[in-house]
Amino acid sequence: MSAVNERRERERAHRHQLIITAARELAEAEGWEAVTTRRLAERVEYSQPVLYSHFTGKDAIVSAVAIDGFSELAAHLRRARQAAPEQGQTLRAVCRAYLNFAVERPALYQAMFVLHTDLKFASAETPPPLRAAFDEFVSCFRPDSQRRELFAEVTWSALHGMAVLSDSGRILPDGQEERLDFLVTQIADSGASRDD
Amino acid sequence: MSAVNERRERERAHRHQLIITAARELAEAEGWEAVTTRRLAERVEYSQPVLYSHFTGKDAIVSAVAIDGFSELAAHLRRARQAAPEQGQTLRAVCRAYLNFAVERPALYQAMFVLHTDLKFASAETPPPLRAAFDEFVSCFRPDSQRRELFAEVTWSALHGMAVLSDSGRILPDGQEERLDFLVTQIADSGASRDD
DNA sequence: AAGGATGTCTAGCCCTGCTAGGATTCCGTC
DNA sequence: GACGGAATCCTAGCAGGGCTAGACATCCTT
Repeated sequence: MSAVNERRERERAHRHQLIITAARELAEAEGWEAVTTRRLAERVEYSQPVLYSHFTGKDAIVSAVAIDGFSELAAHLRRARQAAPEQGQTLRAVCRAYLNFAVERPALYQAMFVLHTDLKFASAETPPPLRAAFDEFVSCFRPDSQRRELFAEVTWSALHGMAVLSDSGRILPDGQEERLDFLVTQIADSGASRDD
Repeated sequence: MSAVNERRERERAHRHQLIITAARELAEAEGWEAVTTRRLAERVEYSQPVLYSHFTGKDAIVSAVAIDGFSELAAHLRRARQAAPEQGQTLRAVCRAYLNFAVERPALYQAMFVLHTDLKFASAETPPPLRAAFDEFVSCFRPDSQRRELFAEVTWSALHGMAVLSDSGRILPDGQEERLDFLVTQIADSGASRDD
């Protein structure tokens, strides 16, 4: 491959990421319903069909944003877990970090967990960042427990329910801290690694 | 008001309900993305603008379907609660009934909890059926506990998370029974009225 | 029977995601 | 340096979405 082609490849990859970040910024600024292919094309200063030379469709763009989000979420949770104040508080710290993430980046969270994407989750084709984020929950529980994954799934489900019901106004956002406290207390009773 | 007007009023109310059930049936048969105003109008054998003489827009139609769903859910949960096999198993019975409802009527469930509607939830304008469904969860906990509502919110959130993550393929549907079992066990530890 | 109000439909607006085909630009070769 | 070919990009347009204005018809009232 010639040097010219390599440059083109670089530019193409750069534009690829440009589209993703533009979609994300637009969504975070005005919500996903404002993210249309026309507005997105205008934003990256190309015509519409260019988008389709990078992605198979709009869903694929949302999926790309979501994957970026999974990486950030995994890092966010890991940071919270490692900075947990005392032993036995890691589960609470990770859960709180999760809810914070959902509140502070609602559009990103929607791309990851609400909007329709063509991502494979619990399978072999699961994107690594997605698995990494989930594993942060898993590692909050005793390593010797064979039901760690189950615990993590339920914890994650509860947090997701709280996040999405709160975001859509179906429960009041005020009580989140209390709900979090109750959830963690109940879950931790049998399962959390409070003694590692 | 003349008898003629009364007849018209009746016919109008009948057509109103006809639209709602048509929307619901279409959604349950082919999913909400197949429910367009054109197809809906064709289904009720009227032209499009007729829909807008009954509802302010498509969102309002979805909301109407959702309200019907809340009534059914409330009745469904009540039935499960009253038919609970033994004392102390009511919470488990109600939770299982909730998940069953979500699995068996996925389109209805989406209208109630996922799609955008203009319904007010935790407020004074909350539709009574909605409040009734929520109260079924509340009444699973000790009447003397002042945190019953909190318990109910967290339980509901967890179930909703499980339902929606499972429906969208983000967790495997197989483990639902195990997750339910774990959730109920943890929640019941402090809060469920196992001795009433 | 004429007038008026009510109800309904046809036609169309502007939006969406997406694509075909022509025009342009740029690279490698002679 | 000029040309042929290929890669790239844009203009224009399609089908279908939610929604609405205005014409048409229908029916009750006077």
